[in-house]
Amino acid sequence: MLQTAYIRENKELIIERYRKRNFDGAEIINQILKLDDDRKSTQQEMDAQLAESNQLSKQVGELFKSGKTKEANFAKEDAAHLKKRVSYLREKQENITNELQVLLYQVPNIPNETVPTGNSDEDNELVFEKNNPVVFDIKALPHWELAKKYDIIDFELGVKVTGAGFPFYIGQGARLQRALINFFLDEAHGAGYKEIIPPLMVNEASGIGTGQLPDKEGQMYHMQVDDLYMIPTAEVPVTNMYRDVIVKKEDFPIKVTAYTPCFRREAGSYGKDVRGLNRLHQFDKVEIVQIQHPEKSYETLDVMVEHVKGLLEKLELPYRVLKLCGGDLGFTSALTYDFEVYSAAQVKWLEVSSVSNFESFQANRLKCRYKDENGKMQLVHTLNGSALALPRILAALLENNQTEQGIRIPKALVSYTGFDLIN
RNA sequence: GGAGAUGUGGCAGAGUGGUCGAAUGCGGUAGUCUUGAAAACUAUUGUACCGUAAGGUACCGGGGGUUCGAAUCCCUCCAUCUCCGCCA
Repeated sequence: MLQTAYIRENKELIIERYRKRNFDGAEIINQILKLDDDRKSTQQEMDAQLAESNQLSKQVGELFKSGKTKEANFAKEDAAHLKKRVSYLREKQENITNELQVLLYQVPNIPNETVPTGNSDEDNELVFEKNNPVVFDIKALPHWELAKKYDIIDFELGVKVTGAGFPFYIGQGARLQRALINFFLDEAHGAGYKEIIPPLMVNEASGIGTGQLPDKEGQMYHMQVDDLYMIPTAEVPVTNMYRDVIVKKEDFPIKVTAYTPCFRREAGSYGKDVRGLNRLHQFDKVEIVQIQHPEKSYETLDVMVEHVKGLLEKLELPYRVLKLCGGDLGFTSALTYDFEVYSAAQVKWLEVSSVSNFESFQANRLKCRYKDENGKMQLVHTLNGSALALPRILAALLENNQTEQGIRIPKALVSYTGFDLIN
């Protein structure tokens, strides 16, 4: 969420930058500014009436004390009259504030100036590519067939027990999954991230804090009995740790990591993109989150990108890094790098990580702030990234490393799995 | 799940209808003293909104109500503690 004061001061720049997203912001921005004007003038009027009413109430008390009952009763009547006006204004103010809130929720983050203009993923900018060509001496099988062949993932069983998108990992498949989680967590720990095990369900306030609510409500599983939401990513509970928190300057940067299962309804997706591990309702992910001083957040973004690169290098996977164009950029993000690994049998790139700088967009909703040199409260910058999401990594590992003997486990993982071949 | 108690500023802790944004203590900041430090003393020390400013308004767990006036009374929700029950 953008701050209205910032919108007021940077109106033209914001509208200009929104062009990168193909978003015409002029109208909504003007509406916001107008509503904010209304808000201010109503507030002023209400404050004045309240001041008068407070004054009167004080007098009533004094008059009663000094025994001037008659005058006191007159004053009481005046006050009661004022009260009606105040309650009208209060209601008006509430409506304006709500309307303003709704509009502010609809306004996306401002893309960083380096974000390429564009409509779709075709306009994303390739910033890095590492190709270690995959050579097969056998016919390449997609991972869902490999999963069956080696009995390491059972999709049908998941359908029976829960539904589509909830696979069972079995035997070496389960152990490989656990190995990846431990590997990612150890790498994050080595990079200075504090490890967290957060709740897997969050309340409404947390959903709003990171921007899933109110808009993307349909993407989360909602436990209506207790009004709790299953987390779609660890970002939600972990970032919300810092909701309503004043960060001390010397605590920058705050670095936390968490492994969690993630739950997504993925309403509306179907077809071949959801085959096998490509898109699940429940999947595992290790997330890294940083809270940083605004001046250093882009530096930090680069460091996080390097961290994720390092993971993919160690896993020996062909991968590429894309800078997302405005049209592909998430609602809350100012700049995002996507990581994709090449999946040899599907012959396509699969997104496995997304590393973003949200600048103060999330912090504004979260009210996560620090005191600057002048003692003024300022919003922090938040960043996060997947490091990494497991299913597509697993898919690529299976497809790229298949041999006649079985599936080769990358060296970096062997100490975690305890085996170097799935067969 | 049942019964009871509690929820006040960074912390501790007063305040049970008016002059209370809130005593007091601790902590924080600045200063005096000191070669320096400690101690002592003095001042200052919440957040948000409006306003060039002076100043005004709101906030005493959240929400609602009573009243001219609520930290204080009522309703409701949430959290914590104690006891009982249940349980990995």
